[in-house]
Amino acid sequence: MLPSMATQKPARRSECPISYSLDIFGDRWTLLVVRDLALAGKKHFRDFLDSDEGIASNILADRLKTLECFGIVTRHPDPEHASKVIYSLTEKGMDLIPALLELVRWGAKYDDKTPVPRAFVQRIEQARDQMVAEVKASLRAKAT
Amino acid sequence: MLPSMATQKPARRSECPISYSLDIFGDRWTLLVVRDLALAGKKHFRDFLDSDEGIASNILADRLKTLECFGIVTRHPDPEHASKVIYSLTEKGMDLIPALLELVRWGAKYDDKTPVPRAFVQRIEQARDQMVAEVKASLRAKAT
DNA sequence: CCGGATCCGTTTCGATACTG
DNA sequence: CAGTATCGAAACGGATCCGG
Repeated sequence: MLPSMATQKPARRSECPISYSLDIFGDRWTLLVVRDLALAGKKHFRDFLDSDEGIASNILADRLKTLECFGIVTRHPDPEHASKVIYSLTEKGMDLIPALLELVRWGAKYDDKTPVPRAFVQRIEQARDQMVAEVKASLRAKAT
Repeated sequence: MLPSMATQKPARRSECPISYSLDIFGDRWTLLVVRDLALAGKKHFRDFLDSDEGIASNILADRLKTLECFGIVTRHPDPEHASKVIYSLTEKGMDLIPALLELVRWGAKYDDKTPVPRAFVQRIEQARDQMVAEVKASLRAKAT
């Protein structure tokens, strides 16, 4: 019996090579994880577990793995806490920020259950490019 | 036996009132349907069935129903073909166009399997607001 | 404690066949 | 042509356990 891939746990939807770019976000959690990574300052496994909408740990681990596999997220050991891991967005991941902001804006406009500060929405509408740059800059600053 | 809700077919994820706005797009197809409605000129049930990535008819029916339920899509009989139905975006649906364009741009940048004309991407980057207005206008023109 | 894997019942998906 | 019925397959997700 070949030792090759027999025991590997298939990541999700038959490994990384998904053809369609929007397919990556074709599930309930992936987009939320990216959003919280980009806009909510979350970086530890536990951050996502605790809040969000109550994602299960196995699902979270799977999504993070998939995102890493696609080059949207990177994993690093936390230099301050030996047993922690820091998740952060790659450049590819940060390039999703414009789309995320537009979705947040849309959600804030039509979904009253999503509490988004009015000032935040106004900035998206009036100075989006600048805002994108700022969010990116702050993410990069944190990364170093 | 109470005739109340015993025989009702639950639409999807326990009826319309989904709390989280991004939840609506938390599946493989919804976002693609909206995209094709907005940018690919599709309007008949068959249009989505035929191309796209091969969505099953029951899934398509379900997603369209959900989108209608959320006020993103409307259904109208086709005045020219008695047995056809025209699906179109509401204002709420059209308000997703900025987000869609950003996602398309992202996909075009990082996913070489999604063939998007370079000129299209450049317009998104250089004249996005104007482009949004044009797409909306053309959708409204078709609707009347 | 922390990230994450395993188990396993439940829900949802989706290919096919079918109906008005 | 728009949509539904069926039913096996896949994904989800809660509880629990594990190595560091």
